[in-house]
Amino acid sequence: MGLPENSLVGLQKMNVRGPGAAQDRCADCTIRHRAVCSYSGPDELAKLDAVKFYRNFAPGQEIVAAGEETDFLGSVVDGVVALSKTMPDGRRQTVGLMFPSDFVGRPMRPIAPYDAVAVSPVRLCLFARSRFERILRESPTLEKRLLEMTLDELDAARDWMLLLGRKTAQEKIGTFLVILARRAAALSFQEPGDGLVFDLPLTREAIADYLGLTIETVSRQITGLRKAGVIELVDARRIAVPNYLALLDVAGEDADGGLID
Amino acid sequence: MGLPENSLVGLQKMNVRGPGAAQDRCADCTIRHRAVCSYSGPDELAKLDAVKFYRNFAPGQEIVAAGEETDFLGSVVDGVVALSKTMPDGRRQTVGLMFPSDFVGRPMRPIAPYDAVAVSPVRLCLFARSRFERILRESPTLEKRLLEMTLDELDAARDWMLLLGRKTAQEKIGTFLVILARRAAALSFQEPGDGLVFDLPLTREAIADYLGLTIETVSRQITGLRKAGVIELVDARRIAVPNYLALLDVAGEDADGGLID
DNA sequence: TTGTCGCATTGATCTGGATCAACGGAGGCG
DNA sequence: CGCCTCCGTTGATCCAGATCAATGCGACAA
Repeated sequence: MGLPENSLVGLQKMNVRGPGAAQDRCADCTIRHRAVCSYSGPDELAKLDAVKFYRNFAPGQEIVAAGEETDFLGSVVDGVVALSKTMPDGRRQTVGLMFPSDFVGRPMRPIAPYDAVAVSPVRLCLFARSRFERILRESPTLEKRLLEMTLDELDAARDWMLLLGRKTAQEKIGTFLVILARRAAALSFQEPGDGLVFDLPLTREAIADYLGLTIETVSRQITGLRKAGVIELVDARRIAVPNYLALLDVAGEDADGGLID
Repeated sequence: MGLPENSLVGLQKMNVRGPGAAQDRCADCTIRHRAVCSYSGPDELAKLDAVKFYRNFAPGQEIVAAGEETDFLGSVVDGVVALSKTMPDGRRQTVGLMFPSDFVGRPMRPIAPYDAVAVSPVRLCLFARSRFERILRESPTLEKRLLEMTLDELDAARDWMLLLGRKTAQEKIGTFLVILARRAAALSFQEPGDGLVFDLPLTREAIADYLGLTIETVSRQITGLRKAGVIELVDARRIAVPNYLALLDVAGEDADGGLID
């Protein structure tokens, strides 16, 4: 089975390019210093470079389905991937959002435990499972980095458990926006603060699935924060933060946790 | 700081024994084949054996507090440890239950991200952080096993996110009981089925914290399942399962996820 | 232009689980 | 013994967020 080569969901435009597109050399890679390969020296990187390949996915496109055997794993280079679990009656919970440099796929277990869906145009840097696992077996550096990333993911998942189990709808939205604000600030090498503007890479439905809410509640809470002056809506998918401290306050917690860092 | 030697919580009786008690040799250890050391050969095991030590905790006793620096990490030998996060206003979410053979403590990060509390009499097999991390650096087998265990924990955490975000109170209780039933069955080397009896190692409050509910709701739902004939209460802390399929059904999902395996 | 489709907002109503409150039983201890 | 404390159960009420329903609003195709 592996990755669906042409299983487009809905009617989205195809933007899948074959391997051999743009930045093909690991040395030039935008996620080189944060991805699973970030500890790898020249030799190991050469090995990875030789067997890696890229694949692109359109928004809404399924990358893998839960229960399916996956022959590939690798890093998010661009875009956002949502990992979700679905119950037989259709209730869905997103259990992780994967951003550039995050690792997608479960080493040592070929059956995917959850769906992976591109929520924005996504580019993945992939390895055949068997090859990756062989390199992993021989490479302590790669394994060390993977362990580190997995531990960080576990911490993030547990932070999210607190959010899902105990936070109010308003706190959920607040926490989510703080995480996006931090990420946006980090990408432009600054501290998060007033005046920050960032994109909402998800639909209201995807946000609801991530926060354990309904679309209506998401919409109402965002409107509520706007009316309270905590955020401004440039448009439905773009948020400005005139008062970052107020937003932090809405998120609850003091230090506050959230995606890796 | 490290582990609190004598910070008893409440008025529980002390049952802490010093190092050097009962089964001290790794070769005789009850969790030898499932713990973090299960892949270790004789040499490595000897190294671990030389530096390990045991510590016991009474029910309710705090093992580490969130935000505290921990100088020790290791395996649960006996009993159950709850990992929890608490918000400033007191809302609490348990993010993991650690059973015998589970690994407690975060390698490569000395500050504990959550509280660890003994919920039943607990015995830990511990290593000084610095020593453990040095052995880890030199030992691919140990690291490999730790990666495997961490990936399993991550899967379990994500299953729990679905429970917290989307399941009803009844489904939450059902899922929790199924997990305990499976664990009890596995310990007696049989398939879970009708007639199974097992202990509830947690108070109603600890269950509520784990499931994202209140004590009252936990109590009502358990009563509900009893009245529906799905379970029987031998006493408040002991459950019999006359109809395992009905219990599975209450848990929702088909395959159903739950603690490691 | 008009129709349609997907996404988002807003309103009205309902309800599962929280909250507030009382009570019962099992130890432990003076 | 009687008292107290911890734990669990049960009842009455409340409310945050789900559900049901309608409307708005681009983007895109015919």
